[in-house]
Amino acid sequence: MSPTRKTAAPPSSPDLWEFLPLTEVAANGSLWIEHQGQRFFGPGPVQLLELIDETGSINQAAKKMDMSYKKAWGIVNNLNATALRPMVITATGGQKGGGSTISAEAKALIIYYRELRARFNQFLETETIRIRK
Amino acid sequence: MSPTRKTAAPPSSPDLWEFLPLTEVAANGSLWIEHQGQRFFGPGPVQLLELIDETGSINQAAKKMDMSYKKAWGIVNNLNATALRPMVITATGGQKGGGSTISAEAKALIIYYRELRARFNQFLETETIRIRK
DNA sequence: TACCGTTATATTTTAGAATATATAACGAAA
DNA sequence: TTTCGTTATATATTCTAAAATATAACGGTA
Repeated sequence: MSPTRKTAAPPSSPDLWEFLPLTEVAANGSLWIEHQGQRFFGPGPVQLLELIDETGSINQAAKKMDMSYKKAWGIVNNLNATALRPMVITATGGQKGGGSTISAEAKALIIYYRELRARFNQFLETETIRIRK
Repeated sequence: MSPTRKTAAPPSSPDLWEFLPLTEVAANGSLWIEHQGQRFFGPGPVQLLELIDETGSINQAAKKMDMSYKKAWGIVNNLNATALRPMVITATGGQKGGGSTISAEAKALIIYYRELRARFNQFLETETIRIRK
C-alpha cells in the first residue's frame, strides 16, 4: 500500500458555501520549486525545457511559446546560474548556427515536477470534492 | 485518528538533486478558490477583508496594505459581484462619512481558507522533506 | 444648512515589464 | 573564405498594469 499523508480536511461548515453555486467552486493553485527562497523551477521553465529538447533550439522553443528570445534566454540563464551544472547546454556556430540541448538532470527534474504536480492535483481534487460535499 | 490522504510521494531518484544544495531547495506554491474557472478568493482578498473588518473602512484597509483604494475597491466589488450575497457591506454618508463591514460568511470563508492553506503547507512540508531526503 | 470622511467612478500619469530591433560572435561545412 | 542560423547582448520601443489625481454623491450630526 502506498504511504499516506497525515494532513486531512475537516468537513467545512454546512452553510459556508451556500452563497456560491457549489458546482462552480473549486480549489486551485500554482506550484514551484524554490532555491534559497527564490522561485527556481515551475510550469514556465518546464514547458520551455521541453520545447528546447524537442526543437534543439532556444530560439525555436521561444517562438513556439510566443515568447521573446530574450525572455527565454533569461529563464535558461537563471536555471544554469542556479544549478551547479548547466541544465541547458548551448552551442554557437556550426552549419546550423548552433543550438541547445537539455541535460539528463533537467529531464529528470521535469519528470519530478510532473509527479509533484500530479500529487498536488490530487490534493486539490480532494479539497474541491470536500467543498462540494 | 484523523483521516488520511491517498496521494503519496514516491522517493525521488537519489541523484536528482545532486546538482543543487539540498538544504536550500523547497517546494512552495500559491493557493486560491475559483468560481467558474476564475480566481475568486486568495491571500490578497483574505488580508483585505481582515483589514476592512479591523478598520471598518475600505480606504483605511487599502492604506494599511499600501494598496490604492481603487484596487481595493475592485477586489471588494469582484467579491460582491461573484457571491450571491455581498461579502462586504458598504455605507456612504453619515457622521463618519460611511464605512464598510464584512459579512459572517466572509469571516467563515477566511477561516476556511486559513485551514486549507494550513493543509497545503503540510503538503509542501512533506514534499520538501522528501526532496531533502 | 454646512461639515465630515467615506464610497464610487472617471481620467491622467507613471513605472515596469515585455516586446521589438539591432548587432556581434560563433564554428562547421561547402 | 563565405554562408548559415543560432547564441548572446544591448538598446529602443511599446504595452499594460498600477498608481496618482480629481470629483461627485452620500447621509448622519451639529
